[in-house]
Amino acid sequence: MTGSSASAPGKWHTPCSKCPLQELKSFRKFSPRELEFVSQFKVGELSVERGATVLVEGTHSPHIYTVLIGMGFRYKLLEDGRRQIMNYAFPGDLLGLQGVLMGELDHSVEALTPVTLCVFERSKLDSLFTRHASLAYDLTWIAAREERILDEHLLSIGRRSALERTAYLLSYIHQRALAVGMLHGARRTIPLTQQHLADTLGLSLVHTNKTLRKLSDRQLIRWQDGGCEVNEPEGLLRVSGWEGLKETARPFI
Amino acid sequence: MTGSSASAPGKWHTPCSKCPLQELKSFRKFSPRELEFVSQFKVGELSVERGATVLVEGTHSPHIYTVLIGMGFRYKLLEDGRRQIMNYAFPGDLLGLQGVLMGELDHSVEALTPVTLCVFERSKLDSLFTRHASLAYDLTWIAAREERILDEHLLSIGRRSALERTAYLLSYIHQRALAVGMLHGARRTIPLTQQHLADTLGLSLVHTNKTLRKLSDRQLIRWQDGGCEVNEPEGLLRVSGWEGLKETARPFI
DNA sequence: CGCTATGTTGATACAAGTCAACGCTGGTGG
DNA sequence: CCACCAGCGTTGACTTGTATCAACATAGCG
Repeated sequence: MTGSSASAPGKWHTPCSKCPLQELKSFRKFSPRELEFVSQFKVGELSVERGATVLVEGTHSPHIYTVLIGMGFRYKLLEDGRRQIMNYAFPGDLLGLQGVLMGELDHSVEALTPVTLCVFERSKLDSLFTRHASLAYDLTWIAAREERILDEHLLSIGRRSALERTAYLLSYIHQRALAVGMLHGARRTIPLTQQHLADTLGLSLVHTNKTLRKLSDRQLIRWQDGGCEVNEPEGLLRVSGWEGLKETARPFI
Repeated sequence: MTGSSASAPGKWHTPCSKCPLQELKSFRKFSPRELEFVSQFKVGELSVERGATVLVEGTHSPHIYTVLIGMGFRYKLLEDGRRQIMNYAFPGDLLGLQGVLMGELDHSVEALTPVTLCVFERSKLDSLFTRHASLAYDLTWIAAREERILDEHLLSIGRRSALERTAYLLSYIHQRALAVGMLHGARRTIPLTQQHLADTLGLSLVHTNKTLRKLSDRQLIRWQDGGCEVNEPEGLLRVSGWEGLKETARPFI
């Protein structure tokens, strides 16, 4: 019991009461009571470099994380090294819930930028469910949202052509990045490798490159500074045949 | 408030106190208090024919369902009719949670056999979260489990070859059917069309047929009575390169 | 300086899609 | 009763999308 959230000067920097995510209109606001709980639910921060592996498939973690700053991705490997990226994690996204609920983690997570995570204590999850029904509801909501996103990815990989699929994925990432204000200021490019896209799309690296070229030729995107910049979001969306994210203010923890 | 669960003679047949799923060792048992809540959470039963559409993408349903008897599948459509099947629903599986939490349903559900569903009232979900933390936990667990399954499907469609993929899918369905006792007695075949498999695997119908033939030639499966029978589960699993389901007793609602 | 990681492009091979035809079954209506 | 039709499975021939291989360009880095 380290007391109230406002005045913990210790090792980490962002008390929940000053959580920058609360300022974004993508997220709903905490009630004072929720804020109080979350403040003591958070037991630390974890900062890692670009390229660092944050969570490892097969391990048994005592923590759950929320992305505070930066961007990463979730993936699984086959024995011979083939990799499938399942989804990307942006600020406000929860990581490791599966591992905590079901024992063993079934995927790994890697950072695409320097990433800062809020660390939550597994052992306090009980009291979240027992005493904070609204947050328990949010947790379920968050899980259902991930499910919805995976449904759309599955549709994409299973039934869309390489061009549609690529346009979909870039639209998706772009919209998500926009929603959390990651494309303001100078940094307008999404820090991805073509290998990342290939491993998300279920395509080979070479074919991904050629597909991106088609999108570049149509002026829909540009590839620069080791990343992708979206020129015409609407055009890209049209190519993909996707409806786009339709989220209002969403909860997070 | 229609009183205790034991004596409602009305229109439906299975009081929760006699829920047949409770007998299966795949599922965990309810506590008396949980049972009491679930009994009044359940407001009816819905029975549909094979081929009936149970839930429709884009609609706004006031109910959640649990499969009591039978088998179905979840799918999405593209505008031009391409279909992607996301997952199959077996007894004990929850349907429609997404729609209830997030407003609009993003997929449809169709019955593969005659199906009976328990119908739960959306409006009572609040009191589940408020007063039955253990069930709220289960709900989150169930959502996380679906997520895990979708991760594996995504890996499969994205990175496994047609043969591996098909072997994986049949193994998956077979294991799930076994776990809920659907392959006892005479009915040893899974009631699927090759079109269903194709739409799950992201393959064309013809190519699915040819891939199934390879598996038949190796004596791993047999196609008969409009469905698939698995001859050698271990062999099939070996072809797929999948580890198999590792579930102990799981919760359901 | 020579690494390594990344992106690019062309040539070729192969997996999967498409088209077409046919067989079997069960149902339905004349 | 038979004729017809629709749904499902099967197979072969051909086409196309995507993978693989190989070579090269560039940039960052120790």
